[in-house]
Amino acid sequence: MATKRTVPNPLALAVLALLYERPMHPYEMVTTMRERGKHESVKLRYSSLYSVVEALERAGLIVPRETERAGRRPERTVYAITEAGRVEFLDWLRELVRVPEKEYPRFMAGLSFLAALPPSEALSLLKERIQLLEDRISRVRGGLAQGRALGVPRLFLIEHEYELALLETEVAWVHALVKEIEAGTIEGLHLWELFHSWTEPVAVERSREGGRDELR
Amino acid sequence: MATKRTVPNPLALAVLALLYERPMHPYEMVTTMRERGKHESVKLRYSSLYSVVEALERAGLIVPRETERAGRRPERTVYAITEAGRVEFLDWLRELVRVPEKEYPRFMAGLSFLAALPPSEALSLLKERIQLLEDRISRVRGGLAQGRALGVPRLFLIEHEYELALLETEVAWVHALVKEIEAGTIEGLHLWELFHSWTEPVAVERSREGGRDELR
DNA sequence: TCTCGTTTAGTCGATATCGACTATACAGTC
DNA sequence: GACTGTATAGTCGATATCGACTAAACGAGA
Repeated sequence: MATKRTVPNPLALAVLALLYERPMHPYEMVTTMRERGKHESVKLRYSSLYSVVEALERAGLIVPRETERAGRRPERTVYAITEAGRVEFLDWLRELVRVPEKEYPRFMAGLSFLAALPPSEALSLLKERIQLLEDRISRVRGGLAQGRALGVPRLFLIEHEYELALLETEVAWVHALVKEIEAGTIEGLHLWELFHSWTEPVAVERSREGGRDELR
Repeated sequence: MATKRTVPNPLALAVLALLYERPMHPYEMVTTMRERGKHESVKLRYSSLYSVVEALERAGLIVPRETERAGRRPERTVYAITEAGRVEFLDWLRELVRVPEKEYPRFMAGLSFLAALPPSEALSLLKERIQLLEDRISRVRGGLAQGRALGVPRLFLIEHEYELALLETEVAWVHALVKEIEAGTIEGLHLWELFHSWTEPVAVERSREGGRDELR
């Protein structure tokens, strides 16, 4: 099981990583993450960033260094990592690399209830998904190519290669599923069709009355 | 982009799915989900369930039907889905099946900062991950086999096949990464080693003093 | 020099989430 | 017939999260 982190949001890991390099103010963290494409691997919201930074400070993992003022811009607090912060960063990172965490992808939730859709509809939705997945794949590929063109070593783009591998697996898997549904080789298909051939119209009828009844 | 759902927790989808079949009280939803293995695809916490059920009721997607009392047990509220609930369920489900959502797997976050660990350590952590992934794979396989043995049609276990495909891709990908690091064919490796060969001992030294300084 | 869009830099409040805690009933067993 | 563990059925408070909103500074063009 994953250790409970003092600041659980993975954005905190990114903040620690950035401050490991050098002190920074929050806004600079955002721009740096964007420049390096790290906002693709760690969810970055402004509001979360500021609360994460506050929490890290409370926990003594980072400390405010100075408050600068560039021109007549509002002042910015520059933060630095502490020794405790370095320890937490490395410990967390090791765990993330070593231990596969149980996750709940949205598509898995969708698949869980796939049988609630009539087979023909499921089929066309899955086909549309393939198209959308391919679009995403080419965008990730594009990002990788651009990074390489800029001379970024592969080591620093490795997470996008991982993402690509997952997306490619998904597209192939969905493709295979589509083929199986079309070929009728998926076990339970007959029941699935039969079920929807009755309940579809009936359910719609009943649900209208039912809806009324239930809402009063 | 994903539509904002009135009750965003995917557990709400599961609740709607269950009530689509028949009215139930919350505790029964938990046991039913467990029996069917749906707690592997949708994160199920007691406390979340109750707040989700409340929110669904406020939104008019479900309604309390009756409060039963089995024996002298505390009373339980049985809920039923409304027409609005059926609409929301199907709409949400269609979207989940059709549109790939951007997600942030923990491992991707870890990989983003892999270079912060010395290569030799990264290597051994990745090797441990392979082992742990294989353990998880055999557990998922076991679950699938058990489901089939109980006569559950594949259609209702499809999400586990998806999970398996992702896990297998990950294990293969990590394996390939390990090989590349070992072979030294990963671009940036030389710099990576060089960097850690200085900064490792220095960083530890400096960070001790540094930590003091920063903490006062 | 006016103004308008963009970049810089955040704040705030409403919700969502989750772990820890509570409490009764029943089944088995000594 | 007392005792204990497990299944049943939740509650509550502390945090976390996120979208919507704010607001100054600056550059470019009219």
